[in-house]
Amino acid sequence: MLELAVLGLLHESPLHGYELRSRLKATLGTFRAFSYGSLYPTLRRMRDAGWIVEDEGDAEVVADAPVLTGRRGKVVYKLTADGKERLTELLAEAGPSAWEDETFGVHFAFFGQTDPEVRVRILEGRRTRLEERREGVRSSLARTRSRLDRYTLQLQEHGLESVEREVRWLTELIETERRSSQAPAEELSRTTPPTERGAP
Amino acid sequence: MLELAVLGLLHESPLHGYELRSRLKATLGTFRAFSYGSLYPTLRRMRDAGWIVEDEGDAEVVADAPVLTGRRGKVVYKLTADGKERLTELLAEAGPSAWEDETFGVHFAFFGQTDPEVRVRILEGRRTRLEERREGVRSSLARTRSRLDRYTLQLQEHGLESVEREVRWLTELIETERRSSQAPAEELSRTTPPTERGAP
DNA sequence: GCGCCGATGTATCGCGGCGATACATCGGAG
DNA sequence: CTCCGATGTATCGCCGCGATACATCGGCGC
Repeated sequence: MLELAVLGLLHESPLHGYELRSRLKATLGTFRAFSYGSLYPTLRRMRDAGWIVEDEGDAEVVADAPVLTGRRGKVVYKLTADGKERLTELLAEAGPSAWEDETFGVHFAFFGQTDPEVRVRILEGRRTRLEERREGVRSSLARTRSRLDRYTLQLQEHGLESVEREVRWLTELIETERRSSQAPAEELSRTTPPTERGAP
Repeated sequence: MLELAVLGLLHESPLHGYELRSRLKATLGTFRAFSYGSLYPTLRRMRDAGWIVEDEGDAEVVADAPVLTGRRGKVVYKLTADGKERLTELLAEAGPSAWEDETFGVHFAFFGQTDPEVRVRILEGRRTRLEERREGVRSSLARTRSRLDRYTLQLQEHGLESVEREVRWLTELIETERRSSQAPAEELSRTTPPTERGAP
């Protein structure tokens, strides 16, 4: 989980803990935090496993984009060859471990480094997962609606709508992926393709 | 957290572990699971604290609504006087502990047993919390949008929309609460038919 | 010239919760 | 008559969170 996130980020550039954490927040956004309380232990585990190495001393070229501190980093983490391999391995996974609640967001965040076919399979797996949940909630709601307290009902319905929204989102993403893989790499990198929804 | 949920459920009627878990799922819906791995330890803690007692043997009158097994429950948990007090205490809390991510859903689920004023304060606190987060995401997005990978961006925007949706939902709820507290207890309980408990 | 503050930076601890797992019993379908 | 899925109780290891503790640096006001 965090492991994948760290590998993915370090693959872009070496970072030290603090920046790693900032990137985590910026990348995963609303979806997950990842406090130091899990970051540092994970880093240690990964170091022991040999996926990353700690580089002390100069961190002169740490940051590329904004002003940022730049110099004076203490411990800079970077990927090893084994780490890259491990990352590839994790990014290739297209099973439940990639589309469960906690994991999906992280996998999605690194779709840019993921094989297109795997992307689609993960998106579909996720959607199926959510459709199952949706049906569960729906039938539970149908069975118990009358017995439910006003607020409980409200909560249920809000949850149901959230899931429905998520499913719609995924469907759109899947369609986009499909279109991209059909068309050769032309106008793909547009953030939102202006192309019409396509005649069915 | 789980503690509040358990107290809230047991306040309605005594239950055993398995049913407690089902209700938890039905009540909290999509929002949270609460596996046995946390339920049983919590029950033990609560028993040790004196909020609940274990009742073994007959569970004849456990369930009221559906057919259900009814008889043969093994360990039935019920609230003590202290437990009721503790519940009241928890339901009266209107601070951050009531509107953070993990807690809000549970508090909301038991709004039916919560003081109207507290309800509004929690809803507002929650909304403020989410508005802060929304602004955070927005500015982060504004700063980094151009540098962001296609998928990361997608994730950010989806997250942002989720938060916005949540805020809208809360605003609606708050308005409803306000209207209800102005009007005397007349047509408040639209969702649940007024006092139909025994006349089908 | 100095002190304070917020951002940067590294790190640990306790604990709440999850998923997996292990059993055991019961009613009903085949 | 047997097997299966629902009911039922319970534990274990791991993950991640929030709080907390420090330490340094640059810039701000005074």
